[in-house]
Amino acid sequence: MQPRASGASASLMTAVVLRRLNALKTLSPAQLQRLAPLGERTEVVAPGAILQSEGGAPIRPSFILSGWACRQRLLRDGRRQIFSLLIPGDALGFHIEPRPLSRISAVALTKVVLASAEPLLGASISSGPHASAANESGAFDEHMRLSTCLEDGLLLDHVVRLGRQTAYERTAHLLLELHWRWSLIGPVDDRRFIMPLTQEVIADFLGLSIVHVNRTLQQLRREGLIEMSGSQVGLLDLAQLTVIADYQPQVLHPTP
Amino acid sequence: MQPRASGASASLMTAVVLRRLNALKTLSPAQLQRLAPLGERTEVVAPGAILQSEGGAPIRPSFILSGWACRQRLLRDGRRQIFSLLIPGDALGFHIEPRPLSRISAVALTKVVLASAEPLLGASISSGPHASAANESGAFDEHMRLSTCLEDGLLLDHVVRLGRQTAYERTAHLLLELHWRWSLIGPVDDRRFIMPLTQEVIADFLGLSIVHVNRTLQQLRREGLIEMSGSQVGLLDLAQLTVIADYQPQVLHPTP
DNA sequence: CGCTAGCTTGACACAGGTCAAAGGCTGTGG
DNA sequence: CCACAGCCTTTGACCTGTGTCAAGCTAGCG
Repeated sequence: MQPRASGASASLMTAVVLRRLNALKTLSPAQLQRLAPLGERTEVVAPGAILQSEGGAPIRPSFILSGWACRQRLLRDGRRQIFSLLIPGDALGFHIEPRPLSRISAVALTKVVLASAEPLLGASISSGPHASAANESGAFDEHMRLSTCLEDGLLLDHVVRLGRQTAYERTAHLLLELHWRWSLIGPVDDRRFIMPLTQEVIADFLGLSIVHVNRTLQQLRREGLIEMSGSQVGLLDLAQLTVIADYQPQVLHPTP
Repeated sequence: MQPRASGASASLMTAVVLRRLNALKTLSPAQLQRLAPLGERTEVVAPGAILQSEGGAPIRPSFILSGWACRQRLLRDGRRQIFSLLIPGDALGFHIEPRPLSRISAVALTKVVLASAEPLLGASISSGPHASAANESGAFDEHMRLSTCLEDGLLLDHVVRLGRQTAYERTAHLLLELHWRWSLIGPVDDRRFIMPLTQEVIADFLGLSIVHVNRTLQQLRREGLIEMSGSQVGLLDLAQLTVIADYQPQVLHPTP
């Protein structure tokens, strides 16, 4: 799946997290320094593994260094709805407050490498009389707040997709969203990126059947809008896809 | 719409807010006292009025004393998706942090009476050295946090509804949700409550067409599961509706 | 008392689901 | 190095849930 993901050095993989945090809000030198030990404590999780179950113990705060995961809920009869797709750079287990989305069950979709986020939490917790000083010197409250807002914003887009868009529009929208998110964690090479998702996962995310996802992707390919080979996707006509999906990238709210 | 809503005294209407807050977390005597002046500054809004537009100025913190509103987004071509329905007792305009859902456009669906929530904010804002004392004496941070969590939880249910449930299931689910929320703000008399929504609004909430909402409601009536007359709904078979909708009421997380 | 907004109905179209089977890949073990 | 197993993708045939269009109907309201 991830080409030589396991071979990549930890520092190379943590770069993803740095870029992601930096995209939300510029990292200060002090913060960069605090992030140095990030790749030291990592954990590898097998595909299909449950990172967190609904109502169960929350996962420890961590970042995805590589691999994909999702948040999901199952209906009694086995139908599954995926709420969000988690890609490298995304955070998991930050329960700043027990917001419902972060208590939903989370599952690894591929092999996932997690980095513990302990180094970031130190400062946030010690919010004593020197709280503001701690902030200056490297706390990440604001970054995690923005990250939460981003995820919530994506969830709102998801509601619109599911409620008011056709399969064709939904699929285009999803691809644009992933393309945009991918651009947060690194330059996207020629509008191509890796999407190691089975059509079943895409179906459970977009509220469609597997077969119909297959046909919709084919249609997009046939029309020259996208290109797929293996788990690599290429968006050949961003402009038209954007029109089809009525896509508007998330706005990252800076603090007023 | 609301039977003699305009005739009800302000104190009678604010009782709804008290019950709602109290349902989330028991109100202390000090807090009750702080809430006394709640009905003093009210504002009446006409149906269809825009309470807040997406990306526009946020509405001042307030509670709905009577009437219904919704949060929604429009697509370029006019399609509408409603994210949440707001009923009496619900809060609006509490941007504890700029969470995306509270920046979405909000619209009055009926005549709405709002009560300014200024009295509650006083304490929250003055979070100086005596912050904890202020908390004791009447701040409502915890209540508003729980309220936010509740709304987010409902949004997650909404995603499942839209993505993985049939029209029939969605409709049953919505009715159960409203029934449950109604029970937070007062005893529900014989499983009957007021739902002053046009079928168009229900359609835009559930991601269906008006015509299909109409037929689905008829089916539920024909099968003796619900009863409707005017804007009053009666749930005749809670147990079966719950099975049909795979409904599980929200869990209100107390603070650990 | 006519108008308008909302509800209801019927006929029909079509997006999307279901079922079933045939092809790829890829990894694994003989 | 081949063969098998398992998972994914792809295809075709067919079905059905839901949308669309269009026309009455009802009832509150000016």
